[in-house]
Amino acid sequence: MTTAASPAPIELGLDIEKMEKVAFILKTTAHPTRIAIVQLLAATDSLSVSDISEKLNVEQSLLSHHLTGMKLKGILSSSREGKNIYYALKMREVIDVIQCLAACTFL
Amino acid sequence: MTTAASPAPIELGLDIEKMEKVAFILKTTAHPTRIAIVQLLAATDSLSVSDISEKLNVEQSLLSHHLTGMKLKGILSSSREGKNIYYALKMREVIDVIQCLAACTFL
DNA sequence: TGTAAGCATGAACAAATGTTCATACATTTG
DNA sequence: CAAATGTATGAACATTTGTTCATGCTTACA
Repeated sequence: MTTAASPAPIELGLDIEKMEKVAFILKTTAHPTRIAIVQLLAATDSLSVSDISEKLNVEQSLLSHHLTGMKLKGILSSSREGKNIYYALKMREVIDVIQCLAACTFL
Repeated sequence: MTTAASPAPIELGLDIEKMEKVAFILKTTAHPTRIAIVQLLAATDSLSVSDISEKLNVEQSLLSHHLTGMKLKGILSSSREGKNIYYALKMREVIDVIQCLAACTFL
């Protein structure tokens, strides 16, 4: 069973470096609040911090930490507009990832 | 912009509970070694701990911790066969999730 | 210019994760 | 049954995340 002694190099879809990057993205997204943020921005295009704070019922400072983190990691983008700062989903691929799992029957 | 005062409840694809479950799966997968494990088992169907240990070059104990954790969380399954214990990918959806991100151009 | 609204930031702490090491358990074989 | 192989487990520790709180920065507006 399991082809005893395979001499050929293992055939993986991803090399080490890519795995680390994928892990990085997954980690950055793996949190209920952050998933909610992605979902929200996937549907709304762009929202201010206070918008998100209200809709998600998350305190300003904590939310800000999440948002700046996600921005730093390339998942979100932001732009100021008067007093407000609007966040948008930059890495839209994460939507698919979430949808992917959301479609699972066992959830 | 951003539809000032929407009175209707926010339309999200996932409810709180599902988000937590998705986050749970993502978290469980978000680690280079574990992603490698998934990739490996996605291609090979079933491997013993020592097989995986060699192929991934991860020390036995550490690998075991990862494996039992992933099993506990429903991602892998295992079955003994003599001295060996073979692990297999149970929640195959995670493959799609990883492929999904792996396809990203920016990785 | 001063005051308020909207966000960011940094320190401090709590909790979850990752890792190592030693050791225990199960199975096979002599 | 004793020894060897393959794997699990638990304690201890290091590191990373998550959270809170106080405070600072920026823009608008009186």
